[in-house]
Amino acid sequence: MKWTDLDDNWCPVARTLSLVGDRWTLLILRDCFLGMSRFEQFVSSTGATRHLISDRLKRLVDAGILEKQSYSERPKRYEYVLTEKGQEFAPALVAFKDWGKKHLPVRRASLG
Amino acid sequence: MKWTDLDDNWCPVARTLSLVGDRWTLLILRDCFLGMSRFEQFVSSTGATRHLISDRLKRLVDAGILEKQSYSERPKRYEYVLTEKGQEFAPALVAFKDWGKKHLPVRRASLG
DNA sequence: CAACACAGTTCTTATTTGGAACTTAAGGCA
DNA sequence: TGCCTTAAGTTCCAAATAAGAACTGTGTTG
Repeated sequence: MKWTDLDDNWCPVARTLSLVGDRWTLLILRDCFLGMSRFEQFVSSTGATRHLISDRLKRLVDAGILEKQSYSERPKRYEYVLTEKGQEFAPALVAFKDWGKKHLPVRRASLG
Repeated sequence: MKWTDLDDNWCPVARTLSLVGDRWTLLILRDCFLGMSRFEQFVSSTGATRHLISDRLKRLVDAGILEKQSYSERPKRYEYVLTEKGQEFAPALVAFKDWGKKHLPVRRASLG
């Protein structure tokens, strides 16, 4: 079974996962909440490939979670901003943040 | 970059995602919160392949989110139950559920 | 004109996943 | 005894997805 097949699952958690249930998508959303909005920012912040970022941004725009807004006419450039639907995803990321802070402390071995 | 490389990221959201940031892992956790605990249950409930379930359960046990408990000696059989660390993941799933309920209503076209 | 920035796209290779079949270890029963 | 069933995995190959690097288009800067 493919994960996109979950989009009409009876369970709202499954439906949500069919949309954002992948590492990079959620990382992009985190970046949006941190105030980022541009392609290059997502690339360097997440460490995902440009290909992936491109694909995930499209998905998020299609889903109405992000909105593509023009911020320059020449050359044509766009940025991605959270819609209200996207804003309302905040509690999930906060839950992830809290859980991570509590249960996955950073190993500082390499920071000497 | 591989997603498991996120495990020592500065961001707690990223660290959390390196562990559970994938569709099937979160679906398994949902099932655990719904009271499921056995391999075959996860297989039929999520629709993921046995291979995937096997892999994800191992990860979750390694991470201390699930605990493998013997429920039969002959034949040897195990079930997977949430640890306290796992229990504390509930708010994240609740956030997913709430968001899904509000923003991704089921299309009932096929239920007529 | 050459170099740079941004936002992608394209290409090839590597990794992950899907799907089905197989394994191991009993238990039921005819 | 032999055959079917259940449970929990493992193994195999083909298909899908991702990684990494290079390339494209469009315009600005020196």
